[in-house]
Amino acid sequence: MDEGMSDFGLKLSPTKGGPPSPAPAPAPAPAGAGAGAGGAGAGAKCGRWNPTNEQVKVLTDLFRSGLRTPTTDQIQNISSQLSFYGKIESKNVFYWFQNHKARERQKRRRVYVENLDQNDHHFNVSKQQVLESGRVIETLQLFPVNSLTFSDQPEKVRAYTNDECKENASPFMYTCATEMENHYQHRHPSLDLRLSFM
Amino acid sequence: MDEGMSDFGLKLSPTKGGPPSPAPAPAPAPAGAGAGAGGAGAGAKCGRWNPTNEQVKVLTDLFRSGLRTPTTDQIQNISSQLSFYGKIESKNVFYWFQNHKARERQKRRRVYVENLDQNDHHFNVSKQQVLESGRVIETLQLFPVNSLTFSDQPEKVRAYTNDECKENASPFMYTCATEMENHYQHRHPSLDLRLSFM
DNA sequence: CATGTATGAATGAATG
DNA sequence: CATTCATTCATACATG
Repeated sequence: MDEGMSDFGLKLSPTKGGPPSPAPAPAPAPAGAGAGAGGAGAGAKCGRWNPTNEQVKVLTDLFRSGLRTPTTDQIQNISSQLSFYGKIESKNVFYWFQNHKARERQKRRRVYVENLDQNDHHFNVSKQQVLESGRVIETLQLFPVNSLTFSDQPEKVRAYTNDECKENASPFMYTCATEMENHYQHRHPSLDLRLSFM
Repeated sequence: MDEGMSDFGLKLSPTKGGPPSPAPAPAPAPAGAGAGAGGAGAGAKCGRWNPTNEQVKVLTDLFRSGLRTPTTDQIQNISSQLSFYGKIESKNVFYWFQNHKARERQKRRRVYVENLDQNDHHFNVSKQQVLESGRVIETLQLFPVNSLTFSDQPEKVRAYTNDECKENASPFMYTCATEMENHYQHRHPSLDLRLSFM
């Protein structure tokens, strides 16, 4: 199903395989919201929320004021108010805060690591560990030098056999079901939901 | 996080030290060519389950069929079957349903309110009440209902019983609210943040 | 017109 | 079940 909150037909094909042709249908006219919205040149294209300057300002102010993760009702409120400046949905507000917070944190982390990098050139191992901050995982990145199927795959059927993925080293050794096969002998690519529903 | 997942090896803070199970450790090349061919979506990197289209389809179908909270057995079954299309673990299935359900719900809520917004312009009071659904607080937020002038209007305030402020219970909102009443000299298309803050 | 950057959107994975 | 974090995908926009 069109999971997520995409109201528009922005169907994203997770794997650019085959002829997906997203064909983003000329989305339902979004009720010309863009009209004169942001004074600052804002090509109001539809398909993805394009915040007005005023909207951004307000959001930023709120953020600066300390609001980081608004509750649902706060989101509603903000959204309502911001709708005054142009088209906006609550999910936009939601995402905005989500992203803003995350990126700020990310940036901070980056800077931190970079500092470390300057000082700890030689110990670039600990960098990762620091990144994990407490989890202290062993990075161990033996990369397979990926010289193989880097080109492309006719299909996307992900069968990455050789990763350094920990366990489960047997992707295909095991065809499908166990007991279900008794009842139905389906062909491979179609597994039966009715049973798994059980 | 209770009985349901015990079978998947989903430990809750196992030992605070070594995640025995999935052990994320994506640890992508620190700087390397992250971009790379990734563009086509579906980075083949592992560390996090990246469902196949087929897998998603099946899961979605199951969901549509009414399955919302599969039991452990069901999860096992589904996982087994889906493993045909690619690497997958039970916990992935578990999480998938968890997320899918939650997000659909969230979306629903938002859309609902959004619709209310459209229809109940005139009664912008009841919107909040609906949002609270059960707590029925009096919001009383007289707002310009996107029609007239942008000039500042009598800032009306509401009496919002913010009884469930979590971490957001920062002193900001307080100060903001008070402060603004004193000097409301927003010359701009001012919408009141302090209000929307709550 | 290609490449890089900022950011909206989505979703897997947790945690309480 | 809700809420949050992290990571990634996709797109708008700027630059050369």
